[in-house]
Amino acid sequence: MVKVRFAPSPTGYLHIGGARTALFNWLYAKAQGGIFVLRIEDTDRERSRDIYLEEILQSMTWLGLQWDELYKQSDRFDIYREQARKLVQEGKAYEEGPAVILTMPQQEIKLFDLIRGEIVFDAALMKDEVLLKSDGSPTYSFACVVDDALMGITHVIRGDDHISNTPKQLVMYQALGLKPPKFAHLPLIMGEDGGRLSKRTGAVAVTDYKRQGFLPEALVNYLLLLGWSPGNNQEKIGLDAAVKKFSIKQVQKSPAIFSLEKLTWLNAQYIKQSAPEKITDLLIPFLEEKGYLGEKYDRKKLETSVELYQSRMPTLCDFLARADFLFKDPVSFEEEALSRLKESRQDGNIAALAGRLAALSEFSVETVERAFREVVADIGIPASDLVHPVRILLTGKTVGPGLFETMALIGREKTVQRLTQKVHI
RNA sequence: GACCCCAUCGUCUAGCCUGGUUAGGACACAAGCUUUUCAAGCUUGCAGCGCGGGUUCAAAUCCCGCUGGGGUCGCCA
Repeated sequence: MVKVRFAPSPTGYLHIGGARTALFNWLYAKAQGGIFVLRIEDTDRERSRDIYLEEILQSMTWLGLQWDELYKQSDRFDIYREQARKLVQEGKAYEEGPAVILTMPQQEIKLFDLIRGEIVFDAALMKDEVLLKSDGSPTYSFACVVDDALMGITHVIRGDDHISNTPKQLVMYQALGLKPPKFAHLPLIMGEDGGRLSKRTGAVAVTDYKRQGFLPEALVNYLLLLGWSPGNNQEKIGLDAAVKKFSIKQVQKSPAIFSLEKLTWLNAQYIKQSAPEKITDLLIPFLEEKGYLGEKYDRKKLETSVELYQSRMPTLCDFLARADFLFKDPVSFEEEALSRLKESRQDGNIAALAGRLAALSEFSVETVERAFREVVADIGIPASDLVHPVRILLTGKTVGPGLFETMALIGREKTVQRLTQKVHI
């Protein structure tokens, strides 16, 4: 039975690289019908924080990566000490004060990596490895090996940056007389500048992407595309479909640069192709935080608004800025909109339109459009001459969805009110 | 610096294992169509096998070297 683990340390938020490692582990487990272990590596008691632990669990859940088993290394210190003591007794490690240090053998270490093939190291070049620190806590490497072995981990899938750790850990398995798991080292994700992914090059925490209005499906899909391809020129793929196609051997060997642009495009695809009800649900917390939703609001109307903007909101947050006029009164005008309005000189015609709209017995997309067309026909000007200034008056913007849909959404009262408002240019 | 990994359009990638493709797709960019604007959508275009040697009738694909990029070198994880 395949058993894999994702082993974050709660010394910071779950970041994008960690999320991808978790994702590939999860995928492999699901694809093989195995078990996905989440192991919290909190041996550094100084830097570990409960809030980070909570945040990591939340991010994993948000991404849809449910774990089957959960462990904390801080609960297992006795086990590491026991194993270290055994190695000292057998003469494979030595004590230096309270610390325990493993003797490196003079030999060649061969690692067979599932992604890269055989890699050979010379243990003679490696320094003796600390197993237990002076304070009695285990080092990362040692705790990791003991846990992987004792928990029955069959495959260690982790970042490339651990490749040089592997020979030392292989020596530990050898010393402990335990069978090492199979290893697969994933290429790292790089920032847009080609260097290490860092806060400077953009958001790194999964939570940041959530806050910025990305859908978990889009983020997971994008992460999947970094280093793996479903084939058949397919790009949009859900977790379930990916499980069916996933193979660790197909994973790319070279590092990939994280592209916010492509992630945003994928996010737009997911938003556009989702049901309006779903996007509305996701939007509600954002709208509430912004104070855009009152005590009671018209859910149906909100869904209609969302539907109108689904192809116009690459991220959920874009809705907040682009459709703010639906929630704010009076509207706030963009600078560009104001100067265009000034140039249009349609005040008289707009007043005529307002009067016409006010007299409408029914205020719907159809009746509004008919009235509007009649007004411009009477005056004898092209529709667009009036469309643009009207949109600006109603929304404060030069761009937006179809004008008649927008008017119907705003409603008769506010539409007329905004058309007759005094705008100081 | 030592050790290790990697190398297809600007970016993500298919193709590489099992040599023979007009080197395919996507993002971005450009143009056009559509249109009341902006998006979306559709069409088209631009753009790539890092370099040098081999092996072979034939190399993106196999081998070697170089160059370039990345990673590791903590009683951090």
